[in-house]
Parts: sequence; structure tokens; C-alpha cells
Amino acid sequence: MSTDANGAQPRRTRPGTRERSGIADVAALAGVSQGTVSNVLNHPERVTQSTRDKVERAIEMLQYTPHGPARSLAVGSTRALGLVLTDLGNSLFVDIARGVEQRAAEAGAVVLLANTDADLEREQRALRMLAETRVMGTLLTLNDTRHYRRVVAADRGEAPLVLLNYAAEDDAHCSVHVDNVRGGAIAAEHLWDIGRRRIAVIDVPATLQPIIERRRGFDAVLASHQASAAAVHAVEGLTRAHGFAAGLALVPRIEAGEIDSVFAMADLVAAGIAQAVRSRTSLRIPEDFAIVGYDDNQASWDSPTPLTTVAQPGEAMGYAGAGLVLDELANDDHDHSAIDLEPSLVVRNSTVRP
Amino acid sequence: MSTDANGAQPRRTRPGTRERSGIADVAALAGVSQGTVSNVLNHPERVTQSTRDKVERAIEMLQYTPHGPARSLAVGSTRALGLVLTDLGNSLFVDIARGVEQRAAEAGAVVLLANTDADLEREQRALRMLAETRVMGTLLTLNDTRHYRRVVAADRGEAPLVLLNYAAEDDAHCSVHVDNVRGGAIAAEHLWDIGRRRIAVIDVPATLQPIIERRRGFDAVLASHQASAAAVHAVEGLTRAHGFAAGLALVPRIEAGEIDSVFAMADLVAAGIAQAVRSRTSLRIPEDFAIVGYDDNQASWDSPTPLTTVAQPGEAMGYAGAGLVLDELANDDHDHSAIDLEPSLVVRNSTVRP
DNA sequence: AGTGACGGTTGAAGCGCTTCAAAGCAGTGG
DNA sequence: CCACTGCTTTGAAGCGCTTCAACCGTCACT
Repeated sequence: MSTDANGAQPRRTRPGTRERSGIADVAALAGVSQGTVSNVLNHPERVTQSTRDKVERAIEMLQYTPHGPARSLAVGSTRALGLVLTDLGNSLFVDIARGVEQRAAEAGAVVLLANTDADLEREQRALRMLAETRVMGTLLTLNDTRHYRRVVAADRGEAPLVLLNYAAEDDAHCSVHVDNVRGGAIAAEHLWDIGRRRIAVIDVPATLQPIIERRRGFDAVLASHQASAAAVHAVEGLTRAHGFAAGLALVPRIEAGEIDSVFAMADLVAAGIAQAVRSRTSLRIPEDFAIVGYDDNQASWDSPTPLTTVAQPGEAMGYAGAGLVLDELANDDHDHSAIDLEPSLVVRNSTVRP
Repeated sequence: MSTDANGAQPRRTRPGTRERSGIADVAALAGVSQGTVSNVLNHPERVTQSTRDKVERAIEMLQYTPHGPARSLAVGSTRALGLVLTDLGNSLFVDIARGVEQRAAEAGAVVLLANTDADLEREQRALRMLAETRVMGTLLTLNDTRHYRRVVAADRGEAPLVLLNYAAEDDAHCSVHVDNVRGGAIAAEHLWDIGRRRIAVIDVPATLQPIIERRRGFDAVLASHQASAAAVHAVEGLTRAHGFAAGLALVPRIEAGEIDSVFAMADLVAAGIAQAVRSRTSLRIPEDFAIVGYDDNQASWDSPTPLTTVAQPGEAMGYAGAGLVLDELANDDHDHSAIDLEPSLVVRNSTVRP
């Protein structure tokens, strides 16, 4: 392999070729012991100013960069938080990542990120990888109750694990989640407030906790008005295609005047519905048919009619979650808590009075 | 705080309290030496099937999880790639992250992510952190030539560093970047093709490499038609607010018929301009005034008029970049290369024939 | 001058793993 | 029956750092 016949100027050594200097080199150059160098790095207050100066000068000269893994080995822990995300393509999770990253940075920790695309196997792989890395704690976004069971069952409790976007079903873990019941209620209230009375709702696999909760809040509000969903359409998943199919199914009922609006449970689905309605009918959105989505993600915008939607405070969720991990680490008397954040309505152009 | 008065069942041990089993425990239980356990983990082909079975059973029983940092120490390297991103809020960088993550996963590596919000100090801090972690290589997104100088000067070449979204100015590093000259040209061609002849362009700080290039491509196309920008408006930054101000400044010239379109250099700026025009005039977008953005990010959609924009293949960029790092690591005769990706035009509703 | 007390510094013992020379152990051919 | 060969397996030496008991000077006090 080695064809690069070490010519005149070896401008760039292969990794590892150039000897990096270690703490021993620094100690030698500064004329102190290894332990002292370690102290100026980790417990500067234990060291005299003059010694510290000497050592710092040596570090500077040698361009010494501490060896993280060795440090972790010696100390027995890392300064890293694990973050397992369901879908980096969904802006909610990006917001969460920002929040986690920020809180971690404040605590001098780094974030190890893994993306799973909602695949259980990838979730498990990511979790195993994080366990091997010996992260100080892990944040996991979840929405499927089946995944929850598996993942939580596999957790050996060796490091804090906090659930994001999911309300823990027992008190074995901390969790931060957005009040989906409230979110569903907000959507229903909005539709009701603008005078919609024949509201359809999209129903989805019963294993997605957030969806179940949204439905509950939605139904409750309608019930409080002595009403109920004018139609319930089930879909198999939450993609735009599923939404499009649902839209197609809804069209006849819209034309028949049976429904005048829909709560789509997710922006992608909402966008799909809008697309179907627009392409197959001459109905106007929002005048003839109002649509409310959920998540406030890109799909809310990428549409001829920007969607009214329920936004979730993703960044706050991530920030709070990371805080929970740190608290669990710092406090022996930590109690697992479930933080509940409030969703909010974002009114755009897909809803209006009939 | 401590209300959970350590009752009957201590359901959950503090991290570190429960003794994790190490490779020695596994060896003991399986009745082999430590070295053998290590071999079944890292070089299974060196071990007899029967021994392997024994060891695997022991691992299973003990729930043994290898200690990553110790492994890294012993081996002298990690299985992690560093990724330093300019702005997680910009979907381009999220796409990049997805690409990097995917390529890393294929190579069995993990990604260490840091977000800098274009802050030089945070960039440097992130890079130092990654160096300490001894990542196998680093991917860095960059757009400011000043940052480039600093960062590249500080690189000691101990691990591969590849630049993303930036064309390296010498051959000391690999880089992957999208052809911004072409992108600028695409935008200009589109406007010209739909019959716009009085095209304004937004100019920005001369330190942002991509912008400089876009401008060059844009100007070249106009020049090929014996034309040039009908107006050049300079802004200090690429935010929506800057765009709004620019829009305000442009309004009189639009009304005077001096310009009929603008190439905004960035979606946020484009959205700001659109907002200004819409709120201060009765001009119609796109009929009276056409706008082309750049990046195809969220701002392209979050607007009453979805923006026509130039999209960059972020995911491909990340994927290719990670591949470059891995290649540099694997091949002794690696030559630094600069990969050039093609941008593409996404026509939405902000451009139309006059 | 002698005695403590005390902050600063040292030196060596690990942290949990990989590696590699050496040893063990069949199986072969002479 | 012995010398060899080719696999497996062993055991111990690190990897670079932190920690901590022991040690060393100083200084304040008696």
C-alpha cells in the first residue's frame, strides 16, 4: 500500500505517525510529576500559580491534547450524553436536538447523536452503542408504545435514561412530553371556534401514544359541545401518501356536505389531504374545507396553503430532558419526574370561518 | 427533596453502584482467558466454534457490555466521526447530518455532533473537543473564509479533516461542496428564461465564500446575454430581518419599474424581501415581482408564496464527506480531493412570467 | 530549637481492554 | 515413535490518564 515514498516534504503525517505528546512529556518538559500536570488540568486550585504557569507553558509548547478515552477509563465515566432521535427529517426532532445540545454544552458535556427513523432495531443498536460508550445518560425520543415496552425492558438502569416526547407509563424513568391531550383539544377548540361543526378526524395505529392522546383531547372538546367527530378515517401511517389516500376517501363526504373540516393528527397527513382535495375537486381550502395539522414541521409550510397546526416546544423539551439527566446524575435523592409541556396553536391559512 | 424514603425495594441502583461485569468476569465464567474473550469479540475467526459458544453464553448471562473507552485506549483510536455544523436550524445542515450519519453507520462508526451557530469560538471549542475525544476524523461545515483560515491554520493534521459546503483553498484537506457558481447561474438562467430582464441581486459580506461564488455565476449568465444586474443591494447578513430591510429599499425601484425580480442569495433573505414588498405595496408576487431564493430550506415554504429556490444536495454532501474521511483513513495513498455537487432549481410560486 | 499543621507535590497503582510472544495441542509424515 | 506444522489459547505487558497515600517544605507557635 504505502506508495507515498516519503519524498522531500512529508507535509502531512498519517494519523498516529507523528508522535503525539502525552502527559508524561508535558511533565518532563515542565519539570514536574505527571500527577501535577493532571492536577493543573483537573484541579487547578490545588496547584501553585508558578507551577501552573510552568505546566501551562509546557502544554502550549507541546500542543498537548489530553487523551479523552484514557481519561474516561481512569475516571470511570464520560462527559457525553446520548441522544436517540426518531427522525432527523422531522423538524420537531431537530428542535429537540438543539435543546439537548444547548443544555449539554452548558454542563460541559457533548452529545452523541443517533437517528433511528423509527426503526426498533436501529433504536436498540443505538442504545447498545451508547451503553458501550459509557455515556453519562441517554435521551430517547419515542412514540410507539411497543417500542417503549421493549426498550424500557432492556434498560438495565446503569445510567439515567429519559424519555422524550413520551409519557413514561411508570416511574422508572424521567420523561418530558408535550401534553398531547391538550394539543388535540386545542385543535378541536379552534375548529369549533371558527364555526366548524362537522369535523372529521384521522385515526391511526393505536400504538402511537401521542396520537391516542390527541384523539382523546379532541373527542373531549367535541363532547363538551354535545358533539362528536362527523367522521373517523383510519390510516396505516403518518406519511403524506397516507394523507393523500385519506383525502381521496374524504372527498365524497365533503361534497355531500357531511364534513366541513378535518383534524389530521400530523402535518404530513394534513398536507396529503389538502393535496388530494385540491387535485380532485374544486373545493376551496380553507373556505369550503378547513384543515388542522400537528407538529408545525416543514410540511406545514410546503404547501400552497400553509397549514394551521399545533406546534410543540421541541427545543424546550430537549433542554428540559437533558436537565433531567444531569439532575439524576447529580442528586442522589433524584425523583423521577414527568415534565409536561404545553403545545400551542399556530394559525395559518388552512382554517377560516366557513 | 428526598421524599422517596428508600423503602422496601431499591428498584434502581445509582449508576456505578451495581458492579458491571468486565471481560475478566466473562472469562472466568466461561473458563477461558481474557484474551480469548477479547478474541471472540474482535476476531471471532481466531476462535473455535465451541469456545465461542461458551464465551457468548457467558456474555449473555452476565449481560456484559464492553467498555468503549478502555477499548479505545488499548486500540489507540475510536470508531467515531466528528461533525461540526454551522446551524442546525437550517435544513441544509440537517440534511448533511443525515448523510454523514448514514455513511458512518455503514462503516460501523458513530457521529459526534456539535452545533456552532456560525460562531468561531464555538467552532474552535468543538474542534478541540473532538480532538480530545480522538475521533477518527472530522467533518466541518464552513462558509466564512475568515473562519476557514483560522480553523485550517489550527489543524495539526492528526486526523482527517474534511470541509463541507466549502471549497478548500489548497490541497491540504478534502472538501465537498456544491457548485455555487452553477447555482447562481441556475438562478439567473431561470429568471432570464421567464422573461425577466431587470434583475436585482442582493450582495452580502465578502467573506462568505458560497455567496461570492453564487454572485459570480449569476453575473456570468447575465453577461452572456449582454446584460448585468439592474441593481445591487448590499446587506450585512443573511437573516429575514436583513431581507426585510432590503425589500424596503428595493420597493421604490420596483414601483419605478427599474427592477422586476431579485436573486436573494438565501431563502431567509428572500422571504424577508417578499414580506416587505407585500406589506408595503400592492405589487403582486410573482406577477409584478419575481423572487429566487437559495438553499431550499424551511424559509422557502413558510411564506404565503412558496419560494422558487436553488436546492443543494445536503444529504449527498454529508455522505460523500464521510466517505472521504473513511477513505483517507483506509488508504495510505489517499489524495485530497474536492468533490463538487450540483445544485438544482426548485420552481415554486415566487417566479412566473411577467 | 522543636513540634505540629498544612498546602504542594510525588510516584505508583490501577481503570478495562487489546495484543502478541510464547506455550499448548492435536494431527502428519518420516 | 519423534519431529514438525499449523491452530488455539494463554498470560502479561501496556494504552494515557487520574487518584491517593505518602512525602516534603514552610511557617506559626511554643
